[in-house]
Amino acid sequence: VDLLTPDEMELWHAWKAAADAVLARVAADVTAETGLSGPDFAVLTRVAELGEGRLRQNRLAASTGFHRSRLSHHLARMEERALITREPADGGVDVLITEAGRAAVGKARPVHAAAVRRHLLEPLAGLDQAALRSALERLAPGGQEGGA
Amino acid sequence: VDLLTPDEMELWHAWKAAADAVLARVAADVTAETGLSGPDFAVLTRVAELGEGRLRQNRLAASTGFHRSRLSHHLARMEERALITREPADGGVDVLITEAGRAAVGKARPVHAAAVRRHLLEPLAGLDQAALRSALERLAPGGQEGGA
DNA sequence: CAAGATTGAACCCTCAATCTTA
DNA sequence: TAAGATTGAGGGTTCAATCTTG
Repeated sequence: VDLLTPDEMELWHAWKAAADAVLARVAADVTAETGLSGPDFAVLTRVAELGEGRLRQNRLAASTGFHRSRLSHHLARMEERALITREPADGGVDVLITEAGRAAVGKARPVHAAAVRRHLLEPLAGLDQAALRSALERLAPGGQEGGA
Repeated sequence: VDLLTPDEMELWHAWKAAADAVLARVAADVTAETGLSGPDFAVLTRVAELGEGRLRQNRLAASTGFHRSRLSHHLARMEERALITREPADGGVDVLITEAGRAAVGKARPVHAAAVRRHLLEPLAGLDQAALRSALERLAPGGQEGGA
């Protein structure tokens, strides 16, 4: 046939439900405690860690996996909220984290860690970690992406 | 500590990359061949299968896991494109699939099946299926959700 | 010219407030 | 009244077209 068997269908549904739920719960915990969205957190951690507070927009795009236009829109909204500022630089633009941005990401980090543990790591604690890692690697080769 | 260890961090990133990639690739394949978005496909399959072409909006919301307002907005867009129509019924609203809707979902089903096989099932083929299923169940208990 | 960045329009989702009607 | 549905506003994402500048 060219349709999914009931078993295949169930696995697909289970995967989709799990993927949606984990991502949504982690993001919701962080947002509830800090007001930062997933993308906000991804951007701020990169600027704080990779760049010590100042990071070329270009490098930020590569590290987050965001496309240029998405990042541009998002940084505009974050600048509105005074989480970052932008500054023209040689052959590009530098993104600078503000005091408010530092405070927010500092508060968010432990909340994010706890959320990842509760919603992902603990439920998977019983599994063979090596097998799990290699399975995930097969689904998304590479691995320089997301971070919300 | 209250932060993630490097190992935990890597597992989180691997999970997030895999979840994002699989969902995006399946949706992209269906969209490219049929013009249907993930939510479009979820709605049309439910109306066609659960309701034989007519389904109470209420039941549709429960089956897809969409909140009322999301479903209402989405059905409005789908009605614009003549994929469905809506009709007031006793204590609710019935959603009817149109000929165009039937044609689209008929074309989409095999494309969707092939995409799920290529992007999810084949990469996971080597794993212990029972362990996988129970792990996913632990991440998202329940299981009456999504379907894009 | 070409890489980096921005913009505007269109679509999608969420929240809170509102409308409708059994 | 309460359940079902709609609406409007606002954040988020994508695409294509446009700036900008080394």
